[in-house]
Formats: sequence, C-alpha cells, structure tokens
Amino acid sequence: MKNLLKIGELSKESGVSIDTIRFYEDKGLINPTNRSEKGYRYYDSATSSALQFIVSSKELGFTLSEIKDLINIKINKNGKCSFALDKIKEKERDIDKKITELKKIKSALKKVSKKCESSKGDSNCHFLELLG
Amino acid sequence: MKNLLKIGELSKESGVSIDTIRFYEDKGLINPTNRSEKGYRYYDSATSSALQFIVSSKELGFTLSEIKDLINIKINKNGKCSFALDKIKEKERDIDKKITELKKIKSALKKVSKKCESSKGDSNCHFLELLG
DNA sequence: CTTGAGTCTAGGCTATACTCCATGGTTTAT
DNA sequence: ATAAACCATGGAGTATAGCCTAGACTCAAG
Repeated sequence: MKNLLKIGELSKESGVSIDTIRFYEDKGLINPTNRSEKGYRYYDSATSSALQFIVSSKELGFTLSEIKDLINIKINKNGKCSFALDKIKEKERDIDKKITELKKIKSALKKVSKKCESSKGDSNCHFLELLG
Repeated sequence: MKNLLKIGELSKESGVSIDTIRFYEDKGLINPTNRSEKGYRYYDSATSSALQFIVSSKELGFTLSEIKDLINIKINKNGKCSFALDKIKEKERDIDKKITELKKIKSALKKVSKKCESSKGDSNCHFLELLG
C-alpha cells in the first residue's frame, strides 16, 4: 500500500509500542486506515498525530476513556471547542481537588512527624503506639 | 474464649469489614490472637486499635505494604521513633512530588484551555486539531 | 526457495485494595 | 433438635493501562 505504514513503522514513528497501538484500537481510540487481505494493519501518517494527541492528553491527566470522549467530540461535533473546553475545565477541577486532598495529607503528615519527633528520645513512638 | 472477639464482633467494633480483616491477615498486617479448634478466629481488643492504625495510615497516604513496614518497625525495633520518622518524612516527600506534578499538569491544562478559548468562535478547535 | 523479520489473534500476567460468591461446617437460641 | 446466624476456604471479579507469550501466518531479501 502506497504511503501507508505498517504497525511496526507506525510504532517507530510515534514512539508508541505495537502492543499499545493494538490496545488503543481495542479501546476504540484509533483505527487502521485499512487492512490488507491477510489482515495486516495499514495506517496513514495522520495516525501518528492521533497517537501523539493521546500521549499528550495522558500527560494532561486524562484517562483513555476520557480521551476517547475527546476524540468523539472531534468526530461528532465537528471539533467545536466549547465541548472540549468543558472537558478540560472539568479536568482542571479534578486536578485541583486532588491537590487540595494531597495538601491535607501533607499537613496531617507534618503533624504526625512532629509528634514523632517529640518522642524521639523516648523508648516508644507516639505514632506507633497507636498500634496498641 | 473469654474477652476475645469473633471476627464479626471485631468488624463491628472497628468498622472494618470482615472480608477486609481477612484480607489484611492475608497480607500479614494483623493476626488473630488465637484460633479455636474448629478454625474460628479470635481477637483481643488491641486488634481494634491496630485496625484503626491501618485505617489512619491509609488516610496519610501509606500503602498496605508500607503499613506493614511500619508495623514491623514497632515489632522489631521496639517502636523507636527514628525509624518510623524516616518513613514519614519519605512519604512527605512523595506527597510533595505528587503535588508538584499535579501543579505542572494544572498549568499545562490552563494553557490548553486558553488556547481553546481563543479558538472558540472558530470552526475548529486548536486543541482537537492536534488529532490530525 | 528458504530464512529471518514482521505480523496476526487470543489469552494470561502485573499492581493495588479490596468485594463478592459458593459451598460447607459451627454455634447459638428457641 | 432444628433453624438462623455465623464462620471457614478458595477463587473470581473490579478498574487502569498496558506488557508478554505462544503458535501460526506472511512478507521481503538473497
């Protein structure tokens, strides 16, 4: 097939492993442009951008299923931004929530370590004592 | 057995489910004080504190395997704080790393959403366009 | 034409922290 | 004595995002 890549070539071009490419197909994130008679997958080079998009989105904290939604926005809504924007804002809120959560944990840990430090010289640890 | 609790009673007292208690035993976090001839587990009430310790530690971000380490410190090192303190400080660093990571993601998301907003009126989305 | 490299499918395995289920034995209360 | 409630074990299932393997084909080069 002219100008089309086999899965191994796509893998090299995109930096995504063959297994992962097949896995993404299984999850409905990408599709081979076509298949040979014998079943070989062939991709155009736009698929490489699609894979890059997936990788970047993952780095932004999106799960594969959320990324699938983003792709469907592109396909179904003709790429209108407002729909994607909703998802992005939602993810921002998610991340914020996680940060808040972790900050709480952090200050709780600080409290515990202070407690621990205050019993440094003691034979028993004020934290571990909770074990009973 | 006098003063000992059966697993269901321990579960009620600690708020940890029966299944989870057995699961923690399987993971080496707790042990029944003894077993009846027929195999029933019996616990003293200190086990309830131990379960509370596990729950609290989980809330502090420790995994079960890390909690197991903490318990072993109590057992092997006679509860000396310095050892526990190391683990706590390490966990603080973990949490800090995660927070930093999330903050990076957050600012990247903001960038993307700005880009997205700037193309709101356009027929195509600057973010989704990356899909090729 | 043969060999080696590439590809196919289907399935299992990883880690984490459980939850749920079936099947069968035990205890307790009436 | 009998039924309800409890307990035991072992194994499967959940979610996420892949990795790895076997066994069988196919393709390209010499």
